[in-house]
Amino acid sequence: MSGQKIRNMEEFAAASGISRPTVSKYFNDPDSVRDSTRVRIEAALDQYDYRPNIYAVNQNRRLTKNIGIVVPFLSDPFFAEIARKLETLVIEAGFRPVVLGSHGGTEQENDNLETLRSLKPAGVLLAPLGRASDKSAVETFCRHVPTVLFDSNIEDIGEAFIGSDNISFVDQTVEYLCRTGEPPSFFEMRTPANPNANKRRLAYLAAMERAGHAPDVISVEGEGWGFEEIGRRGTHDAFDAGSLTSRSILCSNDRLAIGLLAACYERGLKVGRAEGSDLRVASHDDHPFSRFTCPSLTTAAHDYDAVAEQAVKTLFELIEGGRPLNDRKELLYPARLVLRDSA
Amino acid sequence: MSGQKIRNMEEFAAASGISRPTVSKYFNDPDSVRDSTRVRIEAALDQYDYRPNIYAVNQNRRLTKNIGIVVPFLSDPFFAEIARKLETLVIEAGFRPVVLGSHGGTEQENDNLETLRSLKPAGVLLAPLGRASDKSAVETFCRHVPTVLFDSNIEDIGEAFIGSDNISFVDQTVEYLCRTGEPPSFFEMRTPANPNANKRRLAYLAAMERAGHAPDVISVEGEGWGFEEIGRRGTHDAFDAGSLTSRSILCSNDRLAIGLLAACYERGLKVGRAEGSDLRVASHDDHPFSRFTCPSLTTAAHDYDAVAEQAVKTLFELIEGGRPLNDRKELLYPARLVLRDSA
DNA sequence: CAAATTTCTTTACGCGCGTAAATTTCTGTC
DNA sequence: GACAGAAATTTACGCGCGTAAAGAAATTTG
Repeated sequence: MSGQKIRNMEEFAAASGISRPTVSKYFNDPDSVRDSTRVRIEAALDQYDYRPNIYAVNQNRRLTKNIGIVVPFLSDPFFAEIARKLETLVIEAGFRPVVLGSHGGTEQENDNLETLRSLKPAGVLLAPLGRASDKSAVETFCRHVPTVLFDSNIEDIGEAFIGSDNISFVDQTVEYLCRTGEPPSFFEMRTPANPNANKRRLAYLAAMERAGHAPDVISVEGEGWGFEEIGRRGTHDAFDAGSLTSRSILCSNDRLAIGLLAACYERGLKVGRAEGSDLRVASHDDHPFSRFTCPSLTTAAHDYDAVAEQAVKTLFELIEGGRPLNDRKELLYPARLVLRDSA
Repeated sequence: MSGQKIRNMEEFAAASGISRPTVSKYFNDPDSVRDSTRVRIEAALDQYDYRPNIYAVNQNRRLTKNIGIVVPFLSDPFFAEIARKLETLVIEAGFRPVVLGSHGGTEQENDNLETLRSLKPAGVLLAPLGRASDKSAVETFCRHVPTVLFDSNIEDIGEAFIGSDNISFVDQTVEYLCRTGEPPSFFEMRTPANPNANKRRLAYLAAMERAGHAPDVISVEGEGWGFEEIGRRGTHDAFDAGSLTSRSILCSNDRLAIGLLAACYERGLKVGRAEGSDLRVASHDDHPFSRFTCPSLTTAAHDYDAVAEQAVKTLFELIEGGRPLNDRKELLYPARLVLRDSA
């Protein structure tokens, strides 16, 4: 890093003794220039630390190197974690990730999509809000920008959906709970924000029927994304109302379970599979905090890595193909049962 | 939203019957044009939903409307939450936030700063990694971009620092614990990533001395940002080694405390202030999950809002002033003690 | 109503780079 | 050493917008 200030590619080209168009070629693909020229450019490059003005670059490209990553809630460690994985993969592919969180709000999700459109991204990885999504806004967006949905599906929107197989999640937890004790009740929000929740309830009902057990669904009230508090409050209410009598509970997701465990603790109930416990609790998602609950939470883990990798791979196929897929792809990955102390 | 496609400001100006330079003025400041013209432009605006190409706009502005927001770890709900608050404030001020997480890595932090420089932001709100920060890289960055540090301070770097007053945090928790029971031992990481941790230890020592109690610091091993596991592991180790005998524990931060509570639960120890408890635990930060631990965690809460608002306010003063502050500002906000069940 | 002032229009240039076309120079091969 | 093909250079234009200057039009002032 020395020498005088370089203001633009013109000056940098002059300083490195190469013509500007060739330097431009180099920045678009270092392998597209002769070895000897690449060496000269790179020598100049660390003498005068210059980098192309990204605004000028993107103005002249039809499609930029930006990849949008949108998740419903960045404060949820689950989404923060998958966003991080996607980010890493996108960078490895030589693109620039732009991570946006919708904070659980329809308006914010629409704003994010609009922001992305103005960034002219090469493609977008979108985990939609679900029920709260403005479907027509999302659909319009997807018609203009190659988009792969992940985590939560919206029928026929986007070029593909990559997610987890909710049936596999529930089948494994239900099978495990039935095999090792009392058949579970299902604990969920009555009006879940996320479409996966509905699939999980249906999968629970089906699994219980197959096993010849009577299902029991406990639906608690509550709106929004404060799942832990909804689960905690709902648990107390259900106990008070006498609707929670089962000694085996399967939660729709870990964040509800965290609230449920807190409520049980507050009521002096002992949760676990050990002798002398009052009830067992299992759940789904393998939330980053679920190993630190008291007791640690038995749950079904997403195949984070597979979902992230497949979503990115699908998107880049889409981008390179240059045209929509002939038929919308839906790929679901099975869960991995994680046995801990709660069940 | 109808009419034909508008490709650029030229076409939009023609469609609205206004000259392009005037339209340009409008977009830079709607109040800078006559009322009657503004009405005509806005009428055209929702007829042909056009918006200026942000790349072309930013190419010609010396400083863009971008504000960088960098936090050490986006997967930590604490940072996700404060980033969200900052984001909101920045949008309200008419700027575009660009949120980046450093994932706990020096290299990623440097990458983020470099990314930001290429975005030519009007200013940056930076919560540095702390001990792991590449100080000279951060300093160089701050010389080129108006930067306000928050959460964790690096001496003399950046135009200002807005954070929490660690002494106030520890003073309140120590005072409370001493007043209501046994004086606490202090539980921390031996090599904390964050400079606040050191300040808290010093504050603990000072507070104990003032109160005439013998301090007792339990430092656990562990590197990185997996604080919960470090706390859990460290707690077991400390019990096994017989170095944890106190019935009153003050954790450096909530994430460590979450791990400590998990370990206590695993050992069958009852934590709380209620009769018959084995020990009391308090902590600092009021992490979003700390009300759902078992038992819920007594802690000292950051004044999130004040820190966020002050950081943004300071940055905009800096930007509008157009020049560095004559003396570096350091503003610290006191904690608010949050009493829950753990102590 | 004329003068003063504000606002708008017209014209024109520049930002930094992508990219195409034509030409020149370089590379490797027989 | 001549030659084909690859790679680099020269030249030139365009992207969409900011912005400056000068004049025309609209508005406000007295």
